[in-house]
Amino acid sequence: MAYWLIKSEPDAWSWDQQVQKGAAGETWSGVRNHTAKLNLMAMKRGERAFFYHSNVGKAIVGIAEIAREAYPDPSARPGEPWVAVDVRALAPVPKPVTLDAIKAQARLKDMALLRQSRLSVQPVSDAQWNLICRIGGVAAP
DNA sequence: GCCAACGTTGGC
DNA sequence: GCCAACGTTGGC
Repeated sequence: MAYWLIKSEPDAWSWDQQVQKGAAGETWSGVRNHTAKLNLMAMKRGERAFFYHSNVGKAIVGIAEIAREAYPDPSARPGEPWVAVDVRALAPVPKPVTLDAIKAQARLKDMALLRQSRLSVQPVSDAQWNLICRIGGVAAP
């Protein structure tokens, strides 16, 4: 089981809005970067992703689940290669893990969030996932 | 194929 | 609002 991190500017699409969508989930579309696209394509149904608020808040605020694997992005123009997945909110992170808190952890210094700050869909290792869950007060599954 | 110009993302 | 990182575009 792989873990992921997906970014959204809360002004555009927030965790609260995601929660409103409930179990039905919502299309995660609009990704226009090839590295991010490859990550979307590697996602499997049932895998988990941190929901990160970029720009405003700058924190991991929730845990989402991949509800549907990659399919052609409905917001792409015909012939473009972009893909979307469906994502649904699973649980909030009781104590949101801020970017500062992540930077403060030596064990998290290799996270893509820090190394490739512009990548909007990125993998998270098991160790990184577990540590962030612990910092965020997420109960063990 | 190289590289300068430009646009976008996202932290500060 | 600025700027660094980085991807894309277009002239050559």
